[in-house]
Amino acid sequence: MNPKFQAPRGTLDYTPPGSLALRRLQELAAEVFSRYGFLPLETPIFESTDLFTRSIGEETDIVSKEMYTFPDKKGRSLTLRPEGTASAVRAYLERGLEDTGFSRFWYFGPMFRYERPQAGRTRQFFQLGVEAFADAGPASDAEVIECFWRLCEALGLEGLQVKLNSVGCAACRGAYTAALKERLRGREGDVCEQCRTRLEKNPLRILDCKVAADQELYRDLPKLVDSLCEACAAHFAGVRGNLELLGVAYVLEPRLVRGLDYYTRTAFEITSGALGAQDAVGGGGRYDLLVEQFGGRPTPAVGFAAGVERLLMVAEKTAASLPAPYAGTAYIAALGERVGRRALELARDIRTEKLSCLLDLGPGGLGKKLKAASRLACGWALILGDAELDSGNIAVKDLASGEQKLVPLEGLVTYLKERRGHPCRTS
RNA sequence: GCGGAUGUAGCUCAGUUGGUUAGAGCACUGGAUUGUGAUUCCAGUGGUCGCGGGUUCGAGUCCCGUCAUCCGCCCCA
Repeated sequence: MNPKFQAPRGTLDYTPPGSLALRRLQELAAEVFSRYGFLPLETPIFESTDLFTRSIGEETDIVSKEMYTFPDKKGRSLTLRPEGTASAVRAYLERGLEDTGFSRFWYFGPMFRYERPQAGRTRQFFQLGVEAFADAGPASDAEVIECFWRLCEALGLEGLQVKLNSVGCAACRGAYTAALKERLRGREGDVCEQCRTRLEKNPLRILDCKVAADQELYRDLPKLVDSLCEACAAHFAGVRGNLELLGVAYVLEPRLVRGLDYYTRTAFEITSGALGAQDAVGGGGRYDLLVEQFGGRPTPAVGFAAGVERLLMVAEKTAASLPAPYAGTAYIAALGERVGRRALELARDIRTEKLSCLLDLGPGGLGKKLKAASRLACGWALILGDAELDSGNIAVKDLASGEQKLVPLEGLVTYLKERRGHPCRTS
């Protein structure tokens, strides 16, 4: 088959059973997030281009080369969102959430970055994340990291690592970058081309340069965490103590900087060895200046974002498989014309009791219908033919075990309800 | 934006130095078994060989272009 259309480069279709895994992940995330008081927040998928350029930073890769930017019919420059935090801050201010007492939010939705696709990277991808506003204390940093960690645990993921660092505040970071420049004065010719521009525009980023020669040169530079001002050092110590209290293991990663400009103090990532070159499952940090920068009153904030595709990739490799899509579903095999009306009623009654069923009124014999039910890995087959109808019964077959018994039509729904969650084979 | 690999049936893949009518397994449809599936046996459906151009008597095979996928670099989720 040679389809006339194909999906745009770097996009995915979620088809069963992957589509089901995506939804289940969303439900699980919503459940975990609600334990921490995070409430759902939905923002547009496109925003004014300025919103991103001014928060993420003009010099970042995202803004300088990865955004889907287009003019609308009135010539306004819009951009498909490359991440979620900027929109959350914008909505927080624009809708007056500051004054409502609601300060904790979660989101789950598509993001867009124009990049070369590879393992764990597509142009449209889903992110889920949380943002916690108006709490400057180190407990909220720890709660956010813990929340991310618990979500991974709930997914059954293994082999993950929490990496932690502090990038300080405007004051100590300024002092540190000045010291960096001082130390590297005269050595500009020895570093890679990219680091030369970094030294000019965003000196912190030289720290996570991957060029071996550069790393050698940077090895005895002072660590950012050792240069924090008193307040930032105290905050960082607080975050670490709280993580230990909560039982979330982490490793210090002095070179962890992260690619967005708005981070202050805490920066963290969760990585997995089960992924390819793109090993970050997600990351985040504190952004105490962003709300004020957007015109709000000074409001500290901390959050994280995780890549849904990457969570699912790790889940596929390390977690137990999900139940088959139709594991709890009954397959009604209706045989012959006469039973059609009764079978339709039965389907209605099953669904009224919040159970699932598929109704097969089509032609074909029992063998064919059982085969269909079996192929979809349904939990039960409900066999209704003339004999059953005349005797007021229906044959209920457990497709996993092969056991079959006659159940009175009136008692069918109760019978199924009692066996809801009956273990069925998985895909 | 840069580098490498790959596109043949719904899926996973064979296909010789270019040679006549392109194959297998799985899946699907039908039958053995008019009402008992996930195991067997038999038969069948399914392909403009990613797309476009070129070389040639002849192209799935060689050349050019293009689209897409995978892997890596950069960077990130």
